[in-house]
Amino acid sequence: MTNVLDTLKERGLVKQITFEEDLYELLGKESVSFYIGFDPTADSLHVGHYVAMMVMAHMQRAGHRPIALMGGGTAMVGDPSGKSDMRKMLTVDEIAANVESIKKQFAKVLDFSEGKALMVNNGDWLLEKKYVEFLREVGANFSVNRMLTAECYKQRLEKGLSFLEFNYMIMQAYDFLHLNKEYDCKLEMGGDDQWSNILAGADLIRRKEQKPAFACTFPLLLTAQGKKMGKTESGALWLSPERTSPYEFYQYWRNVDDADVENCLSMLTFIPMDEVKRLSALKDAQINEAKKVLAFEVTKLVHGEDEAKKAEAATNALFGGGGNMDETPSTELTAAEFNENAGLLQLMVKCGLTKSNGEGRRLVQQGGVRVDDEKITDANYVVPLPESGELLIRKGKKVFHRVVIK
RNA sequence: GGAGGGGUUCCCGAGUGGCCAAAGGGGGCAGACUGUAAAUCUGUUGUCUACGACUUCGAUGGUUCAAAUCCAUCUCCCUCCA
Repeated sequence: MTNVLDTLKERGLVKQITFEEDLYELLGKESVSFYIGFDPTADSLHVGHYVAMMVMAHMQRAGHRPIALMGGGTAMVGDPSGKSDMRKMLTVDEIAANVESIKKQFAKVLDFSEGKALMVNNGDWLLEKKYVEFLREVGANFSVNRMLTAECYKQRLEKGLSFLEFNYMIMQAYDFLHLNKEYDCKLEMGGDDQWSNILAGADLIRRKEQKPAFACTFPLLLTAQGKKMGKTESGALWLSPERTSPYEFYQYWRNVDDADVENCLSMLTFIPMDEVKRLSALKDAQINEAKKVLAFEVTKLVHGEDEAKKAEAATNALFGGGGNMDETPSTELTAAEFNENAGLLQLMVKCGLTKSNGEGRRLVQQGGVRVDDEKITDANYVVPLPESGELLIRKGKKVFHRVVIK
């Protein structure tokens, strides 16, 4: 049986490791409990977290036990890593609600049956902790001098770092220690931006418990341009269908840069590596085949096979011509509602295609709008009530929207 | 606590009495070219019942024919000193 570390490395899911040889050996001989922390700062996870979920899934398939840690306690503080500004503080209620909705998303990728994976919330042990007790127990083991040299604080030292945030690292380190005692958790994984926080925890265990503890990070999902992946005009690319529809999600991956195809296939899907290599080696227009596979596979993992098929069908109908349009994003209007908003500009706003009439006006004047495949250039165009009961508005080349009369 | 500097449109950043809906860049959107890619070029980027009108420059009041620009108070941020 292959060592999971080899699998992860092969797929580009390893960035830095401590005591690599020891860890390799450990993972090869026993089932290891490991954890990854997620801060519940929103009610849904996004693509950044998805990489972490894939890592956990690979580990679980190899027989190890993932612990998904919800940062109900640490979210109260806010991680300064990679942020140039201080985060907004969330209320206790907001955090609790976020934890609830995120839990469901994990179940899609991980198997929680029979204790094969655990989910814990660090609020359970951090929030009731006494300050002085904590300082004596944990704080004594940290050197401020060393903490300040950590990469994650460096840029913040120039812009300002509050004492609140400075404590984040210590709290996260304590989490690892706690899980080590409670669940024999020996490894903490995370995005590479978490490296210093993770090290702090592993060091703490080694120092206080005299036991081995490991850290392993995976690279952040970046585009070939070095930008964070998963940004859309409306913000992040979310995993919940309420925030990002499966169709939109599918389209995102269908449209990635050629240069990013290989990375995405290996990091975000379970497709065997030789197939990944074959697909990403395709040239010119052919690489679109690889993008179709990528989009389908990722959508399937996140939203399920049915939704992936629907998204694919909608795409074929729109871009391939003909076919079933049922899955195209749409808005239902009564005939009365339609007549009230029959002006093309109003109709587009009603469908969420544009934010204002002004935006729509520009779009129309620049030739970016088609109604039922007919280019409209008159901003005052009034759309006639369609006899067929529906019509298709197209904004630019890629955005399609159906209007259905109830 | 003391001294100084600052909050401008999605972001960065010009503007210090009328010519300012506000330079420039980034980002976004659209057009051309393409492969639903990238790069490039062009246009556009406050709102509206749109050749005109209305609302914006941290907040509230004031001076003025006229304020993003001047004054007062408040508020938030940054730097230096303690």
